Amino acid sequence: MPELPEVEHIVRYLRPRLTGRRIEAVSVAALARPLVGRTIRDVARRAKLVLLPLDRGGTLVVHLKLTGKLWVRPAAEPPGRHARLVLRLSGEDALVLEDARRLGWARVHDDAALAAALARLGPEPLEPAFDLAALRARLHARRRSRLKPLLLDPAFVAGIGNIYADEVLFAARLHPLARAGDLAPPAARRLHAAIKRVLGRALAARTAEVPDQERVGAGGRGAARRLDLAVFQKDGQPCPRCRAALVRTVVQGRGTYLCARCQAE
DNA sequence: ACATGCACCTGGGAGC
DNA sequence: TGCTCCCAGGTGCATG
Repeated sequence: MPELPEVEHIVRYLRPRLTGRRIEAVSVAALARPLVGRTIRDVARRAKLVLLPLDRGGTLVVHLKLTGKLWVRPAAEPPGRHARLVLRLSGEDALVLEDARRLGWARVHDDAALAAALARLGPEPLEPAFDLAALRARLHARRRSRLKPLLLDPAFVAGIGNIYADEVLFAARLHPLARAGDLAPPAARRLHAAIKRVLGRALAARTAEVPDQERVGAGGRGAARRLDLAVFQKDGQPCPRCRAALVRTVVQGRGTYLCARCQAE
């Protein structure tokens, strides 16, 4: 499920529910020792990572990968079929990590390990520091790369995944296989504006949702039914811009959706 | 540098 | 209903 807008939404949902809570018990033995008795100081996000800094140092880091979900549920409620980690909290609640595909993870990092992990990540695309000049500098450094693999590279820019990479490229009218170094200034400007606009609008759309609604749309071809997407998993449907049929192709092994007319190579 | 393929895992939907 | 096949919103690594 989650790319930057979804993870940010989860973080905003969790923050008031977890801040100041003490961890009373942990379902996974390896995490019990560093977590039990600690208090969650805050809930933050970097790239697609959920960060729960703890009192007395250290941070619980969660990556939801493809299918992970984080919920605060009543501690008395039996955990769902895919629950992988349950933190029982002060106040009769539990933080539950569900992950059908088991690719997600939760680890406790000390401050040095956390800093090292975060240092490998590219810039936050919605931060003001990620301006046109910053993008152009990064495009130049990776000028032989194709655009979609670049957008998917966590070291190039943080938080963009397969859905929003396609949505960004459609909005910018750029072909997924175009070379970064071949972008004329107007194309680079379109790419920059599209990153900001697509992610910003997606975040606003998530914010308007009740968190439980995410359960309904998660998994499978669920994304295809999402009304806020222009091209992703909409092959065969008319392009919202020119009405030509959208097509599916494969780039870097990932399903890739585009309008071959609007996004000419 | 960059592309490609695979690895990690499991499940859901489509088609028969 | 039940099978098989295909696909899956992430990332790191190994190889050419």
